[in-house]
Amino acid sequence: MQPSPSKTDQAGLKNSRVRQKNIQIILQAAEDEFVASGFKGASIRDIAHRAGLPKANVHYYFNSKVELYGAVLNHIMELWQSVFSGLNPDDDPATALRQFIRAKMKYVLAHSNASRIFSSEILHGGQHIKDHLQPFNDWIQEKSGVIRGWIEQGKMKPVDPIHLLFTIWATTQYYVDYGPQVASVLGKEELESEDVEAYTESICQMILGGCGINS
Amino acid sequence: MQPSPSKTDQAGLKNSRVRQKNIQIILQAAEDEFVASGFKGASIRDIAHRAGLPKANVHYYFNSKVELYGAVLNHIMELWQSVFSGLNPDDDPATALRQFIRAKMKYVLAHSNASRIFSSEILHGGQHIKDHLQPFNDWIQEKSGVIRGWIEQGKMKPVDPIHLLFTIWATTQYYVDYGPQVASVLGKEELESEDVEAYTESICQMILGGCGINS
DNA sequence: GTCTATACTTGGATAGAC
DNA sequence: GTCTATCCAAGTATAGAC
Repeated sequence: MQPSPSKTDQAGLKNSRVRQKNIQIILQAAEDEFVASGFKGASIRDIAHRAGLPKANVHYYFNSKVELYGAVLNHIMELWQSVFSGLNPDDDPATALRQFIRAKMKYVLAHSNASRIFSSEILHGGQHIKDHLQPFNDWIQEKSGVIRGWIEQGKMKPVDPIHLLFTIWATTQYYVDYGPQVASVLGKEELESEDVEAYTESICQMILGGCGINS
Repeated sequence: MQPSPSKTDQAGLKNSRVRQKNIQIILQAAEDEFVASGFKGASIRDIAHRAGLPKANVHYYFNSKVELYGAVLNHIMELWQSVFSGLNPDDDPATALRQFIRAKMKYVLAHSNASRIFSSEILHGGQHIKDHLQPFNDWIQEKSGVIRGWIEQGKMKPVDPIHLLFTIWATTQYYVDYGPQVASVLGKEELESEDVEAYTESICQMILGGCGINS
């Protein structure tokens, strides 16, 4: 239920701007809180605190915790969809896969909170996201077809296309989701851009090697 | 703080048996609850309900939620440590890596709850587990040395050993943690043993291929 | 050792003043 | 559109009867 527009155009515009700004602040705060505590563990109180707003203000923009979580997940799913257009039939497999791995890696690093919330949601049963997963499944089916085509044309070794996509997804996701552990193993406080570069290159080497298309 | 033993040997033994049994039941219920809701989202009330015990009974055995969670994490870490003795200097890399991937896969499937709680804990910052990660880091360092040795002996292509171990860890973990999504993509309700076998074989093929030691 | 009753805190959500 | 005050449910933890 949205609040009714203000009475004057001027006020309407101003309120609209305030509204957009507040919604963005709340969504950002909610992301941080959901990352830290998971859906059930997150509290509106802490989200409001992170946003620097009173609790009731959060409820004013989002009627319930589920609705707010849904908005965060929606935002995340939109981000995913906007990213992956790579892997097309006429591409060279080695180039296309390498570019795709780099794009996915760049994406999860740029949106690490989104990436973690997505993982957490799936990990805890995916009840709030299962209705949004269809575009994903469609995307995987489509790209599997492309990879299958490459294999039939003898451009790469026969590898199960879906498992290949899972492997790329898993290895890139892992770097962000398990970031603290990875850093701990490398003996660092935080991961740096050289680490990212080295890891990305290793993944490319292994996956392309596994497909028999190592440059 | 443990309750004092009972006054008689007979009662002591009986209570001890009851005690062990109840602790096991509670730990099992706690695992299920932590998987479903994460640490902060889990409630003692629901854990007690899953265990078929009154709330206060859980508090009798575990003074606080943090202590109970710690016990669950301890149990999980002990399980990890007991598993991975593979990857030794004199092994054939292809055989050893293949066996290791299979062992890890078998392990996460047999202990999927443990696997998910571990992932969830790392994902949400790892505050409760960071003191337990040292044996892990040591293990990775040790096995990295073994892999480095294989590379120096020309037994496999030069691949960053730590990244190789991460890749194996990530791909096997993924299959369990993202189980529902994987199943959804494959158009199934639940994953079956053939799916596991096929996925494991694909991972082996890709990773061994990436190391230039495909059989 | 077990469990009911309860103290105290936090969380989600709303009413209503401004 | 904003925010204080408040309701009520759920949460952790404990006291104390049995």
